[in-house]
Amino acid sequence: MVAAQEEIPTVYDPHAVEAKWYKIWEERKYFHGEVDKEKPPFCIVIPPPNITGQLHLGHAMDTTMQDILIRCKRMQGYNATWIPGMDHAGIATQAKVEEHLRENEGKSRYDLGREKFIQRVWEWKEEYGGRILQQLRRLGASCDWDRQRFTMDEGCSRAVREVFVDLYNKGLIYQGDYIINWCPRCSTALSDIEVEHEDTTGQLWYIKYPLADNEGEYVVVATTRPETMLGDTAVAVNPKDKRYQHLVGKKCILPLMDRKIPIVADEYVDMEFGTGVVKITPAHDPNDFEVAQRHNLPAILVLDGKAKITEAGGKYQGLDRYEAREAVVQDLKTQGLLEKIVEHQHAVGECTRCSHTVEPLLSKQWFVKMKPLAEPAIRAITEGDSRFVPERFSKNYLNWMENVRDWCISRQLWWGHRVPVWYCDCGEVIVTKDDPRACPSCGSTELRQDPDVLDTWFSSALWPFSTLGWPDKTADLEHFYPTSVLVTGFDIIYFWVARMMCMGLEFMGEVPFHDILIHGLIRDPLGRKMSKSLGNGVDPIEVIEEFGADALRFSLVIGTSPGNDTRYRPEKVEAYRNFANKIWNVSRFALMNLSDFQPDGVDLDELELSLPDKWILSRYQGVIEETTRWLDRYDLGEAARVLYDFIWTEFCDWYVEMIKPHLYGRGGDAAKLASQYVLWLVLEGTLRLLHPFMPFITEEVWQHLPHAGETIMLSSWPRVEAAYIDPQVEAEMTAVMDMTRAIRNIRSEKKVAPGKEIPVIIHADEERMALLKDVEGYLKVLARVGDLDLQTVEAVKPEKAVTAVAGGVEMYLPLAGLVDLDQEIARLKKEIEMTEQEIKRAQGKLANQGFVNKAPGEIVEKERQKLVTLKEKETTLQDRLRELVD
RNA sequence: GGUCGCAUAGCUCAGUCGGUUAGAGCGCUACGCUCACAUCGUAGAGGCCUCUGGUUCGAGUCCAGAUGCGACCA
Repeated sequence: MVAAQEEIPTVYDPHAVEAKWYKIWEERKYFHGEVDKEKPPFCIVIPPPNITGQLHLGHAMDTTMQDILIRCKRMQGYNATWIPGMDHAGIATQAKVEEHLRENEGKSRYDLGREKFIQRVWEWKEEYGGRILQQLRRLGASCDWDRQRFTMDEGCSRAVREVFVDLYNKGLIYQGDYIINWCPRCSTALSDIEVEHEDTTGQLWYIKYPLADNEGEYVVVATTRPETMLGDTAVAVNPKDKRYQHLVGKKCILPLMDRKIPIVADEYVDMEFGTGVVKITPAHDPNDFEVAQRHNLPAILVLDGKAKITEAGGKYQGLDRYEAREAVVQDLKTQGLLEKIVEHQHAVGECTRCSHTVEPLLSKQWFVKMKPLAEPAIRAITEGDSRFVPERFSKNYLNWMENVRDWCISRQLWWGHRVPVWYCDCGEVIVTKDDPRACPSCGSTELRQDPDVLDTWFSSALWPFSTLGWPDKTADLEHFYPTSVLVTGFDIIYFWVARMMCMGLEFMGEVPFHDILIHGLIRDPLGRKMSKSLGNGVDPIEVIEEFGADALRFSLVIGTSPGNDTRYRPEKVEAYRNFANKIWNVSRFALMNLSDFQPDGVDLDELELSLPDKWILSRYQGVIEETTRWLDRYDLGEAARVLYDFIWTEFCDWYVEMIKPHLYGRGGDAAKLASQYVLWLVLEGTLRLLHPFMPFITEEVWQHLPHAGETIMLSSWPRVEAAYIDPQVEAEMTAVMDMTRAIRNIRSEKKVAPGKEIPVIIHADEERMALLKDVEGYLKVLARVGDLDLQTVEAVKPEKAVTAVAGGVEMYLPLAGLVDLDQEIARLKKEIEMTEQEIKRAQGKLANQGFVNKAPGEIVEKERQKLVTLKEKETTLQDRLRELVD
C-alpha cells in the first residue's frame, strides 16, 4: 500500500487535477479493453455526435450517464468497453463546408465538382471534425479511444454496402416514383421523420371549377395550396356524398389551364372539409397521389426542385411557389372564379435541418420496405428481448413501428455513402458491394453510378455492429454483441433506436442492445428548448471551466427523474462544486489525521470500535447497497442523492465531528487507531462509490489516501459486509443525535452564545444510562456541554431549568439568568399539546380494527412503539409542568 | 383528433412494493470566521402534495374524471 501523504491545498482546484488525471488514464490505456472471455461483457456504443457538432449540455448529460454506467461496470469486474465515434451527418456537414467554401473562396460546390468537393469535406473533417471528441474528454468520458469509429470509415462503409446489397437482393430496397418530402433549400429528398409539422394559420381558398358540359355550372373546391392546381388531374368527392353523386363521372374544366379533368368518387374525401369537393394534384400531395393511383389519373409535376413552377405550369413557369400562389389567386379573382377565402389552421411541414417549408413532390427515390423489418423489431420489445427504461417509451416506439411507412433513403447530396448501384447504357442495373469494372450483361465499361447518397441514419442504423467489425466475424462482435445498454434522448427513438433495432435483428439475428435508457432534454432556466436561434444554449466547456467537470456531471444526474426533462441552472452546478469542495476538505482533514496511520496489518475486527465508528460502518453498508441498487435500476439520480446525503450529513456532519476527540488522542491510542482505520476505510470506499459520478476528484483524493492499485478507475466496487450492519447501533446513534439536536435547539432558542459551554442534567433509566456513559463525551463536544450531570429517573429535578425530552431521556438545562418560569411553562404546554396530538393520531390508528387486523405486523408494532414513546414523553412533560406550576 | 407525460416549500426539483412528523438545493430569518471546509457551521420560518370522486384499515404515491401546461403522432 502507498502511505498517506500530507498537504493538499485548502480549496479544490479542478483544472489541474482534471487535466492531469485524464492524460494519465488515457496514456496508460485504462479505458481500453481487449476481449476477455473470463469476464462478462459490458458494452456501450456512443450515440455518435455529428462531426460538425459542438458539445452542448444534451451531449454532456448523455455522455455522463454512459460514463457512470461504464465506470461502475468496469469496477464491478465486467469486460467493459465504450465505443466512441462520430457521424458524418450528411446534410449538416455538406452545408457547413459549402458555407465555408463560399465565405473563404466565394465558390460553390459546383465550382469544385463532386470529387474535389468531397475531398474538401474530408480535409475539413480532419481539421475541425474531431473537436467534439476532445470536448468529451474534458467531461471525463472513459471511452475506449482505440476503438474510435466514423460512419464513413472503411469498415462502416463496407457494412453499408453489404446491407444495401443484401436488402436489395431480398427485395427490401427498391427504387420507385412516389411522393416524398423535398426540401427546396437543401435540394434533397427527406424521410418522413425529418419533417416537423408546425401548426400555422393559413387560408383556405374556395375555387370554382366550371363543369365541362353544363354551361354556367360549377363545383367549388377548397384548397390550402391554390398554386398546385396547375397540376390538377381530377377533382374528387366522397361517394356517399348525396350533394355530388350526380356529378361523378362527369368532367370539369381546370381554370387557368383550360384542361378537362374528371370528377371522381373516392372514400378518402372528407365530406366535412370545405365544400366536400377537393382537387386532386397527384404529383404534389401524398393523399392525392394515392387517389390518382386508384383512379388511374396522370400526375403532372408543376413544381421543381427549387419549388419553382415548371414548364407544365404554363405561363406561370419560373415563378417561385409563393409568387405563383399570388398570381394564381389574382387571376382566379379576375376571372370571377374565386368564391371566398377563409382563415384556416393546418400543419405545415418544415425541414428539421433548415426550417424551410418542405414540398411534397413526386420523385424517383430509393426506399426501404419497412414492414418486414418492423415485425421482428416489434416483437423484440413486446417479448422483452430489449426493454425501454423508463418503460413508457416502448409505447412510443411500438406505435411508430406498427404504423411505419417505407423509408426514403436516397438523398441528393454529395457527402455520404453513395448508393452502390450502377447503370449501363444497355439498360442493365448493377447492384454490388464492389465497384463493378464492366457490365455483366453487355461488357461495357461505361457505367454510371447512381448519383445519390444514402440517408445518414442508414449508416447509423448499423452502428452497434458495424463498430464491432461487421461484416467480418470478429472476436469483438462475438463477445460484445448484443451491446448492454443504449443511452439516448427520446427525440431520436424513431430516427435511430427503431432503425438500429430493425437492422440489428435483420443482420445479426439478435437485438442490438438489451436495455434502452432514455433521458429527457435539457432546457434553459425558463423551460425553453435550448437552440441556436434563441441563443440560450450553454457551452459545457465554459461550465467546466467555472465549476469543474465533476460538478457539472453531478448536477446533470442528481435530482433528475428517468426520462424527464430538466432545466439547467448554474446555481445547481455551483451547489455541486461546493459538494466537491466539501469532499476535498473532509479528505484534507482525514489526511491530516492519518499521517501516522497505516492500514496494513490492522484487523478491523480486533479494533476497539466506538459507537460512531460502528455506526458509520453500518451506515456505509447501507449506502453500498442502495447506491448499487439504484445504479442497477439505471436511476442515477437517486444513486447520486444517496451518496450526497451520506457524505455531507452522516459522514461529515456527524461522524467526523464525533471522532475528532479520538483522533486528537483524547480517548487513548486504541480509540485513535480504531477511528483512523474506520475513517480511512469508509472514506476510501465511499470515494470508490462516488468515482463513476465524480471521476476526477475521487481519483485525486484516493491517490493521497492509503490504497491498493494504480488507479481508482480499476479498483473494485465496494461490497456489502453484512456483519457490520447493526440496527441497534443505528438506533443508539439516532438517540444521541436527537439529544444533541434538542440541546442545540434550546441553546439557540435561549440565545446562548455558540461558544459558551452550558451545564446539562440528564435523567435516564438504566438502559439509557449505559448508553449515556458511553456517549457523554460526544454530547459535550457536539452540543458544547460543560458539566454533564447524569441522574436516575427517580432523582429530584432541578428547580430552574429548561426541559427537553428526546432520545428517551429527560434533559434539564439550568441556564443561569435565562430561565423565565412563565416562559418555560408556556413552552412546556406547547410541547405537551404537540405530543398529545401525535398521541391521538397514533391511538386513532391503533383503535381502528381494520388497521390492527390488516396492516402488516411490523407496521402495527412500529405504531405501538411510537405510542409508548410518546406517552412516556407526555408523562414526563406533564410531571415537569406540575412541578413548575406548584 | 389520437397517444404519452407533468402539476409537491418563494424558485428548481426528488419522493420506484401505498404506512415519514412529506425531503433536497437555491432563496429567506437569527447567530457564528469553533484548529477540514464561510465553496462553511448551528438553529429556524416556509407545504389543504392542482381539483373532484373512487379503491384501501391507510393515498403525495393506485384507479377514474376535471382543469392547466408540455411533448409526440395524425
